[in-house]
Amino acid sequence: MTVSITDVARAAGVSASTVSRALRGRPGVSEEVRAQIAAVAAQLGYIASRSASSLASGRTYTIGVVAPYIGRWFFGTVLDAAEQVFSAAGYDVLLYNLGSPDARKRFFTSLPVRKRVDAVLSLLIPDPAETAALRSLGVPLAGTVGGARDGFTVVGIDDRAGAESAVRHLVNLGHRRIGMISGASGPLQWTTPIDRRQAYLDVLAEAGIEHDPALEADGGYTVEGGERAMTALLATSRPPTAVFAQSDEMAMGAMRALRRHRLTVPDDVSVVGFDDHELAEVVGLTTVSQPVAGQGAEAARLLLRQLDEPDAERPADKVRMPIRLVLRETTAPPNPRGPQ
Amino acid sequence: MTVSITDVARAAGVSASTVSRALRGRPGVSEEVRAQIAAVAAQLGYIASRSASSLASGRTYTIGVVAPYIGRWFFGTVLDAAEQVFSAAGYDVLLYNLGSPDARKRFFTSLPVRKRVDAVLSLLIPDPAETAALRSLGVPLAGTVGGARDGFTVVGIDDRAGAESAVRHLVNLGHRRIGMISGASGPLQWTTPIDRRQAYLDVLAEAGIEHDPALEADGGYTVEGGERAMTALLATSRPPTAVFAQSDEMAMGAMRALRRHRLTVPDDVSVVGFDDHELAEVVGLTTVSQPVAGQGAEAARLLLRQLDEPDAERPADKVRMPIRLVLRETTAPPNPRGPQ
DNA sequence: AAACTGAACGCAAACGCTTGCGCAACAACG
DNA sequence: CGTTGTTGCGCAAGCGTTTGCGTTCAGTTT
Repeated sequence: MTVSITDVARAAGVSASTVSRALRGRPGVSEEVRAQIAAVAAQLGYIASRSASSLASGRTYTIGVVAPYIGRWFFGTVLDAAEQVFSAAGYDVLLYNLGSPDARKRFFTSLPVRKRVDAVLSLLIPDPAETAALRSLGVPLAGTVGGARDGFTVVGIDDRAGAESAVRHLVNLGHRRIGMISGASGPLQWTTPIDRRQAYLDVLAEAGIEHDPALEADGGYTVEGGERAMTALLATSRPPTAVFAQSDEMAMGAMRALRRHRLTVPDDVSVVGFDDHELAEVVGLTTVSQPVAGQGAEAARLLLRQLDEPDAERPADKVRMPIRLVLRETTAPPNPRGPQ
Repeated sequence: MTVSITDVARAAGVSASTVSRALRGRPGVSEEVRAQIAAVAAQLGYIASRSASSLASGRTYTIGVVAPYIGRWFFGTVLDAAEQVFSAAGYDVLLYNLGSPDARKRFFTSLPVRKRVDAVLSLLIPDPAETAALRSLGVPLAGTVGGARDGFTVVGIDDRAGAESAVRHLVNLGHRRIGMISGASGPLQWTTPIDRRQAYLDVLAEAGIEHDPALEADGGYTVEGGERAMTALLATSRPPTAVFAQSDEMAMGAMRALRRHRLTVPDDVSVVGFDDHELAEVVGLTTVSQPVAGQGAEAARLLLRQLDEPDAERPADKVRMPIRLVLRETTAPPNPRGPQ
């Protein structure tokens, strides 16, 4: 049916071993024979069977990527960038979309990547048991987003610094009542919400502003959650004049809530987000920009490097990408008349 | 190192063949032996090698998914849904992100999925040569989005009907100067822009409105393109009082352009989009909603069905998902004073 | 009681490649 | 002109499964 390596060997008048070596650029084949084999292979349309070659060699030329919600902008963008790097290097990517808890459980118990991948890139934070499962694969591991894990090369950003710049911006504009829309950390050691919150507290303290727990609300990192959180903040006795949302999605939800309350941004309330979502510019959202695609690409590159030089020293187990506060139209000095 | 099928066989006191049959639920194994083997396998942590089993059986239990920009909301969402269906059915997915032309060329020339997948789902429209390449794989094929292709099971929506409902809505509101922001079809037989445009023309004609070519602008299906297109429309001698954007991204770009021109939506200009992007609700965009995730899931299901019953008659080569006009806040009757 | 069933299981041959090793052939050396 | 290297290539043994076929054995049939 399909042409196999022995077909090529026969047609080229050599042995299968020579074809194998020739096509993969291994030494032990003269240049002329190599060229001849390449020509024959091309003419026959020969493509090596991956299963056979990985069975024989142990190498799969495949990377496993596990990610939570790939439909969401952040993860989709990271995945997109990582995939480009992998495929440019000749690797295929096996995608595991672990958004739902049972998909996640299914993955970690049956571990379908075993013996199928040369490395895995994780876009989610595995818990200790999951980490152990991944490590048991015996392949290089890398991840994006915060949360240091043993055996992982992780690339992320300085969440503290980013959040500090956002909150400090609000302080510098003269705001004193600054709310925060955060996301619970949940059961996992996903440190981002914690770090961003700490930065918020630090900046308030450094500005001599007393922290008011009533100004914090949980937005669960979704648009709807952000809307609910903002609504809750507006219902307090003294609503904030500015809010720092830990993600752009939540910021957009907050803006929606404000609009529903007939409040204008930034005249009544300033809003600053985090991420620099592709649509942040569209809605004029001031936010702290992080290189999302950049993180995916960088993590992918680091993984490939580990594959190329397995015993090379790993200089940085944790690389931090730059962040930058992007000023747009949703922040302004507090309105002297106060909200509404 | 890792435990193989012979290890399990030895531990269970049976042959490897029996282990293989037992674990895969094949007949020819008594229930007690099967249970015993299952227990031993679980206890040893045995997981069959995919490469070996697919080499031997020809089955890979893997689906290839080729998609253009997986970072974009639409494709990310489709992919997300499809992946869930596949993985729930025990299939892995090999992802090929073919956004850039050379990634695309690379894919279709080296065809890395050959002998690696049991089926392929295409989220892009392959040109004739690419279609031939895919067909040469000899596996079931399915695709989303319009464009009928031989050998493909395709699921999509009725673009004409959707666009008609959007434009008709504007007409019913009383608009007579209705612009359209479209996207060029490009070299591929991507019929969506064509269909949506035809619907626009049809509705205008049916309403007795003369078509003005100056009211059409190309937005390339991106936010920036939509902004440029709207800017161009506003620069004409008689700007439209309403615009139909062929995608929500372009609609958002248009809204941004309008805001920059200090025009308000919908008082000065009405805007209606297409897709029901996850953020359409956030910006209050009136749009025609299509089941994006639904299309991905449905295409995946149809593919699995073909895999299960290879020679079943395929009742519908082309399935159409329902659409629905969602009224929000960006459309209103024309302002009697006219724009600006 | 002989012959015939299935059912349950083992044997061994694929599947298509990779790779350590061996063996020519030939060049370069003392 | 023997020796020692190189270089280029073929042999054959895997890699871990699946599966067609053969064997055994308990349980029907005549």
